[in-house]
Amino acid sequence: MAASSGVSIGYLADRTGLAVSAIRYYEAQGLITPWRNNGGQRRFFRADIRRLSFIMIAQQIGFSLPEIRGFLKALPGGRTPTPEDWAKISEGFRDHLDQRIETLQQLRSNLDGCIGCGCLSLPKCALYNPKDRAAQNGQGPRYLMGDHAETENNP
Amino acid sequence: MAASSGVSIGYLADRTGLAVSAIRYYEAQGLITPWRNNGGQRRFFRADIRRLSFIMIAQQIGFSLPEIRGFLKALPGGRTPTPEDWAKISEGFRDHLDQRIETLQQLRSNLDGCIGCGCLSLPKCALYNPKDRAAQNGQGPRYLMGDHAETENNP
DNA sequence: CCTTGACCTCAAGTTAGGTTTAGAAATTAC
DNA sequence: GTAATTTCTAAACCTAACTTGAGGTCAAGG
Repeated sequence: MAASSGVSIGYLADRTGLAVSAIRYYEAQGLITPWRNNGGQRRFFRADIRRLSFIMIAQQIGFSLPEIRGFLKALPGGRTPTPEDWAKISEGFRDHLDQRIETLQQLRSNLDGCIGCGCLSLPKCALYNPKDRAAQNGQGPRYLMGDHAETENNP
Repeated sequence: MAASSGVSIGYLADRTGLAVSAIRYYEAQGLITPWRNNGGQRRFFRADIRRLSFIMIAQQIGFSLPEIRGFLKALPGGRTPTPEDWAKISEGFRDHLDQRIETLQQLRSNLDGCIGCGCLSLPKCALYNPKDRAAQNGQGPRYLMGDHAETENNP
């Protein structure tokens, strides 16, 4: 093999645990941009392991691929990202993470007020006005509404 | 309207913010079981607003509909759930929530170790062995692997 | 009675995030 | 040099969680 000519998609798949097909899909979504060797095969930077790991972590936390693409825009295009580059993008990332944790903590602290008391009257509830769009998967519910029914008698 | 004969699907939709079609879908998935009036239209308990709100909250946190169906099994079938009923099911729910918060907090505290340092070597990372299956949407990534490449020179 | 809006069923379409398949070309291993 | 892997593309398929549409019914007001 030619020295330092990049790594194959299979190598990245082995190192990250991702399926080869998933990595190709991420390329199609603009999350990673390999070049091609003479034979037309994809070649990646070895450092793209980090990039893929970042994608996997962000997904676990609940971010969509377009959102993650946004995070990764902050990385330099032409060269291997440095520790400083990663530190920079992890900052904005951390803010989102903080928000997400706070939302869940509020929900937990209000759990009795929301659910345990049986009223589920959600103006009290942390999720009444969910700001945390990262938590939404797909075409999920739009918003939550309270239950302050007029008479509230059993049917 | 006949007194105390239940509420319509449209009423529930208005009160919860869910689409009518979503409520019908939840019925198909066994999350809610209305009865029918003489004309064949669905009738719900007024208290089903709570049930639907619970579904929406649990979804926000990341539970799938089958999982939520499991939570709701703990509710009584024949009568309107009491505050105590809700308190009971919110307990198991809270455990899941606690776990989820802890996972995210560990990730945050390790964020510099995982991402900020640029090594992304995930044995240190809270998400290296993700136990939090509720966080996984769809056929997501299977596991995370570190980046301790042999030579680690730029390509 | 008539109209209007809410409701019904059932099938098909949608989006996200991928996987699978098929047939061909490139690379690696012996 | 040949065989065994990998990789390539493109299109089809998959699941979850819904939405949309067609064609028809029910209920309330005037």
